[in-house]
Amino acid sequence: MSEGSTAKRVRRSKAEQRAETLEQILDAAEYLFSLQGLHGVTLRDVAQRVGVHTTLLHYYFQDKPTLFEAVFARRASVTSGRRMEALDLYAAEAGDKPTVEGALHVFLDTDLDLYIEGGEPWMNYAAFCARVSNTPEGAVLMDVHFDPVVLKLVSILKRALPDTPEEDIFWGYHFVTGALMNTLARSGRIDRLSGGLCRSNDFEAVKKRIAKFMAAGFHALKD
Amino acid sequence: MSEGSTAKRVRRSKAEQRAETLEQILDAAEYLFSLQGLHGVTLRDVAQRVGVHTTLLHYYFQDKPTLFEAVFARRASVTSGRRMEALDLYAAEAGDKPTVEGALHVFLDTDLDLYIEGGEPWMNYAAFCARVSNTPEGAVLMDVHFDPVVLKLVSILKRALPDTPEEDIFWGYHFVTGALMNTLARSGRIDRLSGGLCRSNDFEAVKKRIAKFMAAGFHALKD
DNA sequence: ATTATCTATAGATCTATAGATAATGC
DNA sequence: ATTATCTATAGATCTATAGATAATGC
Repeated sequence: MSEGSTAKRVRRSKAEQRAETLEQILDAAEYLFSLQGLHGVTLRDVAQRVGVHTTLLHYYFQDKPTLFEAVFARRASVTSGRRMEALDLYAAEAGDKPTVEGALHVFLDTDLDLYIEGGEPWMNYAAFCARVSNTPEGAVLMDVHFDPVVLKLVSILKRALPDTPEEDIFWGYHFVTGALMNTLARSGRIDRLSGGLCRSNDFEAVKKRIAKFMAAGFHALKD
Repeated sequence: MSEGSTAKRVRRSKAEQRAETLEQILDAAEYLFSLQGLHGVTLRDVAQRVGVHTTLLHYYFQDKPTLFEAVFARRASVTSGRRMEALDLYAAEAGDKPTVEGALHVFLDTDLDLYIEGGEPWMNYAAFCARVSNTPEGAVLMDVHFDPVVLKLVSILKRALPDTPEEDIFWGYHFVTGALMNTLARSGRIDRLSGGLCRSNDFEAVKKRIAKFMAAGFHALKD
């Protein structure tokens, strides 16, 4: 016996096994939390989806909130890191002539590309994040993981809009992130509202429009 | 005994008593649901906040989801109706020359004014709605209660932007509602991000900027 | 008489812990 | 020997129903 034909009991090292199980748990939790939120999902739901016993979740995670935060943190560092790099690169390239649209393209497209290219797990994470962002406790998680990138974006926007009051720039960002989160949520509402003309999961369509749309908004605030 | 001095046991008719208790239950549920969502709130939490026994909630409402929908519906008709009227009036006044900014001002300001003038209960409802809008099941409630107003707005925007593809107008609305919902959510994030420069509950500040900002966005989509 | 409110309780979960078992690791 | 996984279970809730009590209504 051992590996091969049955394809079921491939012998894995403990480290591998641990890593695989952890990822499966996080994927399942991510999916379920994205639909029902922290309180709408039981550890049993998650365990069943993975096909393990509930108590195993306690072996890997202290409790439910800890699991929730782990789901948030896993991909937050990826998107935050990528966007930070991309913004740094853009700031260097643009020198003292950055544009609002340029900065927004980098900030938004880099994020949207992750979901577009990342398949189902990343799409689940998108909805998970949107849900988190909308609540008082969730917003604190956003602070912890995303403040640096957002403040980086804001600093570039300030240079692109030297005559715009700082307050306006923050409100502009508030609008941008609202539009982005509404996209990530994929509630299905725009599909039905538009009679099928637009689709919630068509992030390409959003990517094509959002930076230009929002950049014009920032410029309009000056007037 | 009876009315007066103690101010506690004012004699009320059954109809009054029913109406008062119902409103108290809805207010308490609205507040709690706005913070924790359907699954994060127990009927006991609601009952305790009202100061009645849990089972009384079952006397007035069939079950928890029914209570949740009642909370949603109570004020939805108010804001939907008001905005519908205001949009009809605007459409009549503007004749065949409506503007994007004009229509958005009516649609958004009429809503924001309700929260600004309605005090705490309306502010709780705002957060409640934002939370609902962000989820697949919640979005269906939005459809039921808000499709008519939104489609009215869209029809005016179409006349204001005859050369813009319908698809773009729907995506534009998607961005607008995202920004609005992010406002209604009052997550506190913009407060901390801006170092106190902006405040989540400053709906006046949003009202001052959002229509102009979004109108410019719509116009930019044509280019 | 009717309706608002409370008492008592069944039945179902849910979280989290203690301790057993079955794998992998040297 | 160590670590991954499961069994058994305590203790706490939570929803929802049945039936009692205390008000208001004529």
